[in-house]
Amino acid sequence: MDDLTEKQRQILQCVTNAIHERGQAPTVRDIGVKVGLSSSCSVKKHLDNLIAKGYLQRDRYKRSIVLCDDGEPVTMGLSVFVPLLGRVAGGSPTFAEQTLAPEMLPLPQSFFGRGMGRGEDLFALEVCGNSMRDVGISNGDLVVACRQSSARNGDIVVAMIDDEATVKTFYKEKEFIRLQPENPDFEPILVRDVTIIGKVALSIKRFN
Amino acid sequence: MDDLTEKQRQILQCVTNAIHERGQAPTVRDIGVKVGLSSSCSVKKHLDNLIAKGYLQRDRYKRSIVLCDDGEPVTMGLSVFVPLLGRVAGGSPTFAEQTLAPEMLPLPQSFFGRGMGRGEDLFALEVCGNSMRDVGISNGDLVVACRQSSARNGDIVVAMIDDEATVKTFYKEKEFIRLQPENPDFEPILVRDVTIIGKVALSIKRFN
DNA sequence: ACCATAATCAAACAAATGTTTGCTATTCGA
DNA sequence: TCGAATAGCAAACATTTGTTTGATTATGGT
Repeated sequence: MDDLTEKQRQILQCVTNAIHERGQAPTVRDIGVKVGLSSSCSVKKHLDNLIAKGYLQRDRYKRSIVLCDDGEPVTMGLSVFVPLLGRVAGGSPTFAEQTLAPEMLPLPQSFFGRGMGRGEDLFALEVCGNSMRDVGISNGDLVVACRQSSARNGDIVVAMIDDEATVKTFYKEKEFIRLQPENPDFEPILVRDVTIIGKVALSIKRFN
Repeated sequence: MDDLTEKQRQILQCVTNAIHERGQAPTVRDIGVKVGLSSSCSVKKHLDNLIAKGYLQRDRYKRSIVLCDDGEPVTMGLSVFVPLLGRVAGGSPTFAEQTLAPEMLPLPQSFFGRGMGRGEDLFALEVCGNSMRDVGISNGDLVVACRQSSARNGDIVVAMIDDEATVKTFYKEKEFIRLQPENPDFEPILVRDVTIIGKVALSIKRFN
C-alpha cells in the first residue's frame, strides 16, 4: 500500500467500495467525480498505474475491472439470490407470505452443490423453536433449503405438519414416516404421509 | 405466469437467470442471442410487454432492468463481500493465508449492523473442532467475524492463542481473561493478556 | 535557464448498448 | 378477400463509457 500516490489510493478505495457495495466497478467518469478529476483520461492513467502495480486487473469479458490481492485477481464468489419466505413452526405465517415480494438474500453459489443454485430451487426461512438444537439449529436461525418433495433417511427437511412448515430430520420406517426432532425435550412425530417441501442445505446463526 | 407467450417466458427466464447468477441484467442483444431473436428491437418489444405486465421494471438509475414479483420490484438485498481467510484452531494454517488472494463470499448486508458491512472489517474462517458446540458452532462451520481488538463479556471472539486463531466466549475477570469454550468437554483458557482479532457476527453450517 | 517527467485538462474518437424507424410476413376475424 | 394485429427483421440513431490525442502547468534535476 506504500507504493501508491494519494490519488491512486483514493481511486483504489473508490473502486473497492463500489465493487463491494454494488458488485460492479464504477465508470471512469464516476471515479473522476468522486476523487475530483474532471478528465476521464486522468482517471484512466491512474487506473493503468494501479493495474501495472498489480492492484487491479482488467476484466477480459466485460469493459470493467477486478480487484487484485498480491497480484492475483480476487475471485468475487458468484451469488445465488435466495428468497426469504417467512417463519417456520410455532405460528400462523407460513407459505402464505410466498406471494408477497420477498427479500432476496445473496449467498455464495459455492455453498451449494452443482445441481442447486438455480435460484428458484432455494428458499430461506426463519426458524421458530429449539426442536433442532442438537444439530445447531435454534430459535431465530435462518435455514436455507432446496425445494424437493422427497427425502432420504437422515436428511433434515422442511415439511408441512398441520398446515405449518417445520424443520425435522426425516426417517422412513416400515409403517410410517418419523420426523425426528434433534432435542430430547421433543417427541418424534409419526405420520402415515407427509408433504416434504425441501431439504435443508444451510443454517445461519446471527450473534449480536 | 399464464399470461405470457412462449417467447416472453423465455426472455423472462433469461433475465432472471442472469440477474441471479451475475447480479446484473443481460444486454438486449445478449437476450436476443439466447432466445433466438436477431433484432434487438424485437427483444425490446418483448421486454416492454413484460414491463407492462408487471414482471419487470426499468431501473431508474442505470440503463437496466429489475425483476418484479406481483408488480413490486424484488429487492435484491445488497451484498457484502467477505474474504474467506482460512481455518481456525487445530492446525498450522492461520493468518499466514491472509496474503493469498482470498475467495470473497457474498453475504446479505442486512445480516450485519449499520457500522459493519464495509467489507474490510469482516472476514470469514472455517472452524476446526467442537469446543463451541453448545452455541451451535461445530467443526467445519464457517464463522464470519468483524475485526476488532477489544471485546465485552459474553462476546464470542476470534482470538490468537499460541499463534493460532481460536473461537471462544470472552470474559474479563479480576486477574485475568477467561476464554470459555461452550462444551463441557473443554477447559476454559485463562490468560493474562490475549490478542483479540474479531467478534463473531455469524456462523454458517452446511448440511450435505 | 533548460529539459524531462508527472499530473491534469478538453476534446475527439471508438465501442457497446438501449431506442426508434420503416418494412415484411403471418395469422385471424369480419 | 380485406384489414387489423402480431412478431419479426435490418438499419439507423442516441447515449454511455472506455480510449486516445494534443496541449498546459507544475516540479525537480542538471
